[in-house]
Amino acid sequence: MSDQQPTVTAVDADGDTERRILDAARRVFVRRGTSGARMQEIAAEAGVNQALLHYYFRSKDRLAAAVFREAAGRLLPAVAGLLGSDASLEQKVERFVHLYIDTVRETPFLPGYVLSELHHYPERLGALESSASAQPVPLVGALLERLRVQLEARAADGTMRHITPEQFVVNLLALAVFPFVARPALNLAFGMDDEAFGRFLDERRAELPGFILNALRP
Amino acid sequence: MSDQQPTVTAVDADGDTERRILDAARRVFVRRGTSGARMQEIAAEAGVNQALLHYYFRSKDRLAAAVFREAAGRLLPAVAGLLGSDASLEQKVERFVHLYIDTVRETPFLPGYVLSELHHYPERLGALESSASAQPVPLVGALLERLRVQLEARAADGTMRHITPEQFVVNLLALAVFPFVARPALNLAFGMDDEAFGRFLDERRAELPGFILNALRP
DNA sequence: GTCTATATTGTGATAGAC
DNA sequence: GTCTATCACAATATAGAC
Repeated sequence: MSDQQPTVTAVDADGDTERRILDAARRVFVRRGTSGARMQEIAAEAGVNQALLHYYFRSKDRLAAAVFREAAGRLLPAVAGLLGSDASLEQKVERFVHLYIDTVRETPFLPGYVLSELHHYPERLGALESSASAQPVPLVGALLERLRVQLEARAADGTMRHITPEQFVVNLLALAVFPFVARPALNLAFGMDDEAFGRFLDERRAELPGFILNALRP
Repeated sequence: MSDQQPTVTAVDADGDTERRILDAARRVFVRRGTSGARMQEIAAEAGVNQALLHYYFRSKDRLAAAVFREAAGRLLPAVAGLLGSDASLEQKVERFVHLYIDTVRETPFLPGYVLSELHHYPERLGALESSASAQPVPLVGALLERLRVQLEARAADGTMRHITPEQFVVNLLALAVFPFVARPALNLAFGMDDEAFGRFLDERRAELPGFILNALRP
């Protein structure tokens, strides 16, 4: 709720204190988890004091909601737009993998944060419906129907194995998202440092579309 | 650290207060996240008072470590044992999918908890090495080598497309685990209630092995 | 808008009786 | 082993000066 839009009256060091707080909050929430995050740490990371956080966002919970809204808004609309487009399934698969890996690479822990947040505070999803950038929930129904038509046409003419749009979407998301969500576990289990993980992602970006399309062959 | 093994001196209502505390703690930690969990809520859920939690586990952090050790110990060894066996790749894929979905179904939020915990407290992974049930980390190297041999043989004789064991394992895990990790998001996005999610899993259990093996065809 | 106190509650942990 | 009572401090939130 940016019903808190502060009326400018005085300084505001570089003109966007609110932005700096939001960015700092996102980093801290992602690092510590929402309930593990401390207002003091966020304030320090934003270079301001704790009182200012309340001035702009009223409470920790509202700050968390604002951060979540922005983070989810970064991830979901692009994906929904792509899958709902009228590109061919082959194009969708390849573009999806590339878009997702390229986007998330810059903020690797965002998907884990969003999923974790949805687990612990599912009511936050409500905030997304009124988001300006996109209305994921209402759109999902239409998206699935478009995909269903595409998938069934390809199953009917024998050029693809039958699969429901729900399973298709989950497979796509799973293969693209999971490495990021499980990154700490993979780093440790496979003994990868950050550079090795980067190479792993390069390889994955190149191989995954072929893997998925191969899986869909009849 | 069960160096706290209490010497029996008095009651212990039904002989396993420690067990009840651990179970309650797991439920609460999974529900609220580790730092969101409150000792008071765990005590109430275990039907004891807060002081007893400290009597058995000394501190919240040690309790959290104990819960994590047990939870991770439930998930990892079975998987590692299966993938490291000398079954054929076809058998591994099918058994893995069935084992994983059947096991996790009973405690659907455990994987998300374990992954989240590894993200926020990666040092906890150290606790697993000394676990009696299995030594996942040291074993992973050997496991990957066995898989590599199998996969390369199948690539060499042209019966499977080439893939590294790391990508193979991540694909398997991703497709099996992700629906559970993302369950709240999927429930909301797809408008599924618990029953619909159950049917989704049934379908997935049946279709996924074929999907994966198809993807591996040359 | 931004700061320095400070109020107020929450929360992990301990003391000590039984 | 289990409880009640309480300590000590951490953490969110507010008041009020500038």
